[in-house]
Amino acid sequence: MRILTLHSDYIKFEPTKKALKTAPEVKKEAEEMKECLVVFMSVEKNDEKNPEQVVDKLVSEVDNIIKQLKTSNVVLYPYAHLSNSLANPRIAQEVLEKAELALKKKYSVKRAPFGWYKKFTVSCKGHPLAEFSREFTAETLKKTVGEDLTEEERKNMLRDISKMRIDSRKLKENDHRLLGQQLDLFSFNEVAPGMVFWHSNGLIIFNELVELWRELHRSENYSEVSTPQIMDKRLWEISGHWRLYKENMFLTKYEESDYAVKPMSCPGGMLIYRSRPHSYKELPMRVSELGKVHRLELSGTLAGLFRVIQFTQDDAHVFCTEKQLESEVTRIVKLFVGMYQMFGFKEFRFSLSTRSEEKKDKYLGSDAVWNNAIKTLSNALNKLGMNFKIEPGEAKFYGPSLDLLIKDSLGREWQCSTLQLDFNTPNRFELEYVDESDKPQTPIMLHHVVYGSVERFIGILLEHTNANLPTWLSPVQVKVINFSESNVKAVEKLVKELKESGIRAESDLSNKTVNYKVRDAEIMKVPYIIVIGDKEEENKTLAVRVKGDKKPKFGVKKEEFTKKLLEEIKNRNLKHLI
RNA sequence: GCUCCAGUAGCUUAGUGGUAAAGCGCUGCUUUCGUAAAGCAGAGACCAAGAGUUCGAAUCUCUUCUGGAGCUCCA
Repeated sequence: MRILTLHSDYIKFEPTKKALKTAPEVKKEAEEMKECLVVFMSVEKNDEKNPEQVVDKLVSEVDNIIKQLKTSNVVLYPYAHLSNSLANPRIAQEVLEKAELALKKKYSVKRAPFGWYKKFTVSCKGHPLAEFSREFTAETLKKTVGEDLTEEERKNMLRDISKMRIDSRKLKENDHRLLGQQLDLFSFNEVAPGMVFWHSNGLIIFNELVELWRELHRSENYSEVSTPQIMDKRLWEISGHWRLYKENMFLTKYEESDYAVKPMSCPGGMLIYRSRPHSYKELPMRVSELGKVHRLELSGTLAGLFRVIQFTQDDAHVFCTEKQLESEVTRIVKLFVGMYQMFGFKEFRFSLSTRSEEKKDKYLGSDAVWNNAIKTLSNALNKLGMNFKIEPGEAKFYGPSLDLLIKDSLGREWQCSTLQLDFNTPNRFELEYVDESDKPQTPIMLHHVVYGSVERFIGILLEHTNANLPTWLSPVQVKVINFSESNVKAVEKLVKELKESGIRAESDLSNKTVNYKVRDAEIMKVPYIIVIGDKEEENKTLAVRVKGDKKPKFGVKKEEFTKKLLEEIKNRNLKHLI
C-alpha cells in the first residue's frame, strides 16, 4: 500500500462519475472536512495476500502521524494514481472499509467513495510535519513487527501449503508426473512452483545420470567447475543478459547492490577463464559445470519435469581457436549421438538454429560473425554425413546453435542436447590467450549441454521407458523377500552382502504373503526380485524373478548373480544379464 | 501471462444445499503363505485458501493459489 498524508485546513470532494462498473452507488454530493489529516491511499497487488495486516499497518501509521499533529479528524481518500500495480478492486474496497471501521474507533472519519472519479480541493498546512508518504506491504509488516505467527495462523498456513494434487484426467498412464508419484521419485509443492522436490528414489536416478555425464566429460578432458548462484547485476550487463534476458531473471539484493539469480552458468565461467592468463597450448580448453539455474517462466508454460523454473543444466564451455573449431564441433556431435544411443533412443535428427532477419536487434554480433559460425556448423555436419534442417529465428541471442532432436517411444520429438557457437561472449568478457608469436588473441567459445536439463531428461526417460529403467538407473535394484518368519535372518544377511558390493538392495520383511510382496515389487518396477525360503537356505541358492517374467529362476548361485548384476550395472546395460 | 477445465483422507475416487462415503495404503491382531492383492478390526479428511449468498455450503457466487489441456515461450 502507498499512502500520502496531508495535514490540511480543509478538503472538499465530490464524486462525478463512476470509474469502475462494480463501484457502489453513492450520492453525488460534495463533502467537506476541516482541520484534518487527509490520507490518499492506494491498495497494491502485494497487499492482496493479507489485507488485514495491511489495514493494521495503515492504522498504526495514521496513529503515528496524528500523534504529532493537533487533530482527530481523518479523511480516507482512495487515490489509485499513487501506484501502478493496483490490487483487485474488491480487495481494495475491503481494505478501505476495514480501515475506516478501525479508524472510526479513535477518530472522526470521512471516506471518499471508491471507484468514482472525484473532483477535490485541499489546503495543505505546509508545516514540516504536514506531508508524509509511506509504502508498506504485508511482508514488510511481518519483518518490521517481528512477531511470530500465532498457533492458529501457523496451522492454517501449513494446511494451505501442504497439498498439490495431480489432475490426471488428461494425462496418459505413463505420464511422468503419475510415475513420479507412484514410484516416490519427486513431488511439487505450491510454495515452490516449477521447482522439483527430489525424493530419495528420484535423486538416485538424478545422481546416476550426473555420474554418467561426469564420466563422459572426464574421459574427454573436461575439467569441472562451479560458480555462484547469484551474481552482481554488473556481470549480467557485461554478458548482455541484462538487456536481452532480464525479464526471465530472478532479481535479489545484497547490501544495496542488485543481484541476479543465474539463468545460465556461462558468465560465471567467463570469470574463471579470466582469473589467469592462458596460452594457446591450453586450447582447446574444455570446462564443464553442472549448474542449478532459475528462469522466470510464464506460469502457464510449466509442465511437470518438462518445463520448470529451477533446473539443472549440464553445461560445458569449450574455448578454442578458429582452426580447432570444426574438430571440436565434430567431437561434440559424436558425444551427443553416443549418449542417446546409450539410453536406447534410436531415432534422432539435427536442427540448425539461425537468426531471423526481422529481429536483428535481438541478437549480438555482426553479420560476418554469424554467417561464419553457421558455415562451420553445417560443414561439420555434412562431413559426418548427418542430415539437418535450418530453423531461422530459433537461435539464442549470442550465436547460432545446433540441436539434437530425439524421438521417444511415443513418437514425440525432444530437443535436449544443444551446441551453441558463441563469437560474442569472449569479446564482451575480453577473454584472451597468447598465441605462438606472443600476441593476445580472442578464443572462440562453444556452449553445449547433453541432457539440456537433467530434470526434463528424467521426465522424458520415464515416459520413454514407462519407468522400466535399466538396472543401473533403478532406485532399488534388488528386492529381497522372506518366505516366512524363519527366513528373516537369511534375507537380512543377503541384503547386507549385496549392499556391501555396491548394489541397491532392499528387503521386504512385512507380514504379507509372498504373492503380495512380489506384486508390490513389480509395481515399484524393481528389476530383480529374490525370494528366500527354506529351500534356498538349504541349497544356498537364490530364487530370482526378473521384472516382467512370468516365472522365477530357481537355483541361482549367489556369487554368479552378484557378479553378473555388477557387470550389468557397470556397463550400464539396457538389457538384463540374468 | 491468456482461454477453458480441475482441486474431497497418503493415493484413486463417490457425494450438486442439511457439517462427509468407499477401495487401496497405514496401524493392530490373526495368519507363515512358493512368485502380480490372505482375513478381521482400527486410526485417518472441518472437502486448496479467503470472502459472499443462505436458517444452513464440499455443493451456489466472487477472489486468490496450485495443477492440467491449449495458445505463447523454452532446456
